[in-house]
This record gives sequence, C-alpha cells and structure tokens, in this order.
Amino acid sequence: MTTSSSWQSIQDELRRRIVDGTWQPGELIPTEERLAEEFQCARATVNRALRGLADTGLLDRRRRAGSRVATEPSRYTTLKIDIIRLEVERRGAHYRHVLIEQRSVLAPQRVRHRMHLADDTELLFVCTLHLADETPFIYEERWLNPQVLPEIYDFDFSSISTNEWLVRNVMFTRGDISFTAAKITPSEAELLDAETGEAAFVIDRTTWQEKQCITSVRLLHRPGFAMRAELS
Amino acid sequence: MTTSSSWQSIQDELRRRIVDGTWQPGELIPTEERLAEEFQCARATVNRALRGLADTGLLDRRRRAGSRVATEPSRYTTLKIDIIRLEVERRGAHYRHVLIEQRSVLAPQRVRHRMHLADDTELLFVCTLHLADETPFIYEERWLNPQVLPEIYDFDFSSISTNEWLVRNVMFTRGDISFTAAKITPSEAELLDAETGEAAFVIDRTTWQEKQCITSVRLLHRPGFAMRAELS
DNA sequence: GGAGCCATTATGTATATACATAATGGCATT
DNA sequence: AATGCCATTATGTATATACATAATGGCTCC
Repeated sequence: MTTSSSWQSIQDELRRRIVDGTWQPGELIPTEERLAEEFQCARATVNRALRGLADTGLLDRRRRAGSRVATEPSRYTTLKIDIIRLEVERRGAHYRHVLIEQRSVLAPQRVRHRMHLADDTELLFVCTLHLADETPFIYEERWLNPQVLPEIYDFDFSSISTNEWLVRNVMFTRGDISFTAAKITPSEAELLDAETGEAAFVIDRTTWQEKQCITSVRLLHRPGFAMRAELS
Repeated sequence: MTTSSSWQSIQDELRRRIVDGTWQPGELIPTEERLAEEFQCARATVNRALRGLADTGLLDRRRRAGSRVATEPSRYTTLKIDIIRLEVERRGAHYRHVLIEQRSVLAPQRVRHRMHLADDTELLFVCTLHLADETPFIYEERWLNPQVLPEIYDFDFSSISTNEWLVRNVMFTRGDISFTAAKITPSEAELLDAETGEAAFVIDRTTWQEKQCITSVRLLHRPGFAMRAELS
C-alpha cells in the first residue's frame, strides 16, 4: 500500500509527467477527482499538489475548465533577500559597516516622486558602506521618512546599520524592487575600492506601510558581485 | 456573521498584526487552535493562512514549538520570468528577433564546467538579438546540449527564437540563475546599438533535466534596462 | 545534579463531506 | 444564425475528525 504517499510525492509524480511530456503543453490533465482515484487519496490531497504546480507556473487552472499544462510558460523564481550582514556572514566573511553620512534634507524631486511625497517633505538621508572581511561590498544610499519613523532621530546608525534596524523594527506591507546595472562614479569608486566606470549591480527598493512610504534605498554592489538563486 | 471570511482575510488580519507590531519579532503568536476559536473557523483554515505567512518569511513555524514572528527577517520575492517575446509585448512594443550566429563547437572550459560536461562535448552555440520596436533589447548567447536535445539540428531558429522554442518544448526540473552587471564590449555595443563600456544588466541561467544539463544562457540587456518586481 | 525517558502539545497531513463559484456547452427563443 | 439562459461540472474553499511527528518540559533514576 502507498499510504505513505503524501501530497508531495503526488506533486513530484505529476511534475514528472509534465516535464517528460506525458502531458503536452496546452493539454488538459485529468480532473482532481480522477487523479484522487488513481492515487487512492482524497481530492483535497490532489488539490494541494496541483496548487503548488500552478504556483510555480507549470499549470494553468481555472474553475470548471480544469487544469492544463501551461502553454505560455513563465517560471517564477523566488529570491531570498537577507539583511546585508547575514548575506556577508553566509559567505563566511566578517561583517562590518561604516556610517558615511547622515543628514536631514529636503528630498530631491526624483526621490519625492518615487516615494509619493509632498514637495516640502524633509527626509533623513543615510549613506552606509558595508564591508565583507574589510573589503567594501555594498554601498547603500537610503532615504527615510521621519513621518512614519519618528524614532529614527534618536538612533545611532554607526552601531547598527539602517538596513538591519529597519528590518528588525519596521515591517512593510508592500514594496517594489528593481534590478539594474550602473557605471560607478568616481566617488562611488573610491568608496567601493574599485575603478571608475566599472559596471555594478544595483538594487533599488522602496517599501510602504499601506499608503505611507517608509524608505527608499539604493544598494550599489561591488563590481563583479552576482546575486544567485535556484529555479525549481 | 463573518461566514464570508476566508483564509485570505484571516491572513490579512494576521499580517497586519505582525506588521503593526501587535506581535513583536520573536514573539510566539497564539496557537492555530486559539486563532481558529477567535476567528470562529476550523483549524485547517487558520493553518492555510499561517502557511502563506511562513512561506513569505514573516513567520517561523515549528511543530510543537508553535509559530513566532521572524527575528532574522529575510523576505522572499517572487520574480516572474517570461519568454522574451512576451516581456517585450507586455511593454506594448513590437517584438522581432534576429539569428546572429549558429554553429556547433567544442564547449570552452568555462561553459563545460558550468554545465558539468565531459571535455570533448560538442555543443550548439546560438546567438540571438531580441528587438523591441526595432530597437535592440537583449543579446542572447546560448549553449545547447544536443545529447538532451537531438532534434535541435532540424530546427530553424530564425523563425522562432531558441528562447521560445526551448520554453515551449523542453521543460526543466531545476536550474540556477544569477544576476550581475557587465561592461559591454565593442562587439556587444555594436549589436545593442549602445556605447562600449556602458553597464548592462546580465542574467545567466543554466537549466537541467535531473542530472543532465539542457542549456546555459547569458542574457545581456540593453544599458538602462531595469527588471522590476513587487514585494509583498 | 545530570542523563535519559515520557507524556504533552502544536503543527503537519490526510480524509469525507459540503457548499460556493465560474466556465462550458447545449438548449431554447427570437 | 445569433442571443440569452440554464444545467453541468471542475476547481476553490470550509468543516470536523483523525492520526503523525517533532519539540518541550518535567519527571525519574541513578
């Protein structure tokens, strides 16, 4: 008996059938009920298995219409985004950060627009250099909204980075992230101990609590850095 | 009565409590049973809600030990990676691709290593330029393993791109992806209609069917291109 | 007091059942 | 033939129940 089966092994078997072409792209696969019959389990168990396959983009499911193998396949990748300190330590290196600059300023137009702020909003601007084994790793430029974060003025960001402080103390409800490449400027080159004009990987991230923008950050990675993830 | 409630609205409420600090990071939250009581629903419904929160990294759950708000928060982002044609069309542009080069070659050491191949393996090397409204968008360099894909020699990649052909005809079981930045070379600059030395966003992706490597590809994006995603 | 054992307990999974919801495809009406 | 309506049906969700599994924390025994 295969009572030891679980939704996981059913999912594996179904994935196999999709991948090896038993079920062709666009093809309608058997109903949950039929599969439940085949695997001698409850429909809920098959449902659990199929839901996962739909989540990764392998199946298209619609009520009444049934489940079919995706024809216009787009795969979903899940990236795990850690605190920078943990990212460094995960690579087996010693972490340290240096507070480069911290001041209150009127947000420039570009930032105001990104954060949906009024014209006269004052923001806290913080620049931090993150080091792995004393080698510059990421240069961080961050804009913080004191309206949402009144307590930031009391805080000393030389002992704990804004990155870590935020992530531990302020949760967000939504955000957007973008990945780009940029040529590093002379001043950035000096900070990152790299050559001017080198190509650096850039992450721009803006996070919100409902309607209010918390922070917007630009993470400029050391040239040569690659961000990796698994597909499945 | 709140019979109209679903696991989704319960999840939203629980997320709210985490985000607004009702439950602090590291804090143990009520058991599924208690929450089921509170929301007047079955434990399975609460379980469904909590599972999602754990999947996005907001909760740590362990049997017997209960669920607690994550202390070392890392958030998971899901990127949707489309066929290039769809990506272009989604931006409202007209898609076209040009086959630049296609030949059989012994894989260079670097590629062999990445694809876990023997020294004398012959691969099909295909270069494609993808255009959006006749403007170069992505330059694709791809290595294909004919051992897994015997039918590729019969195929004319000028009418359908390797990208699209693969995604429609060959599924993979696993893969890895990496994001970087690179300075574009003179020849790449010419193809992409950009300046030599500009910074371009690069995706490297290698996909497998179980133990066998299918393909490895490098997607060099037009300078200025940004890949966007939502956090939630 | 320390090691090892065990009952307890919270989550994980499976089941049968029930009803909701959304396409489908056919039927009837015009 | 086009339109609109309706029964059918596959998936989506909720429920009560049951048992599995993995930490916990206390207890016993030495």
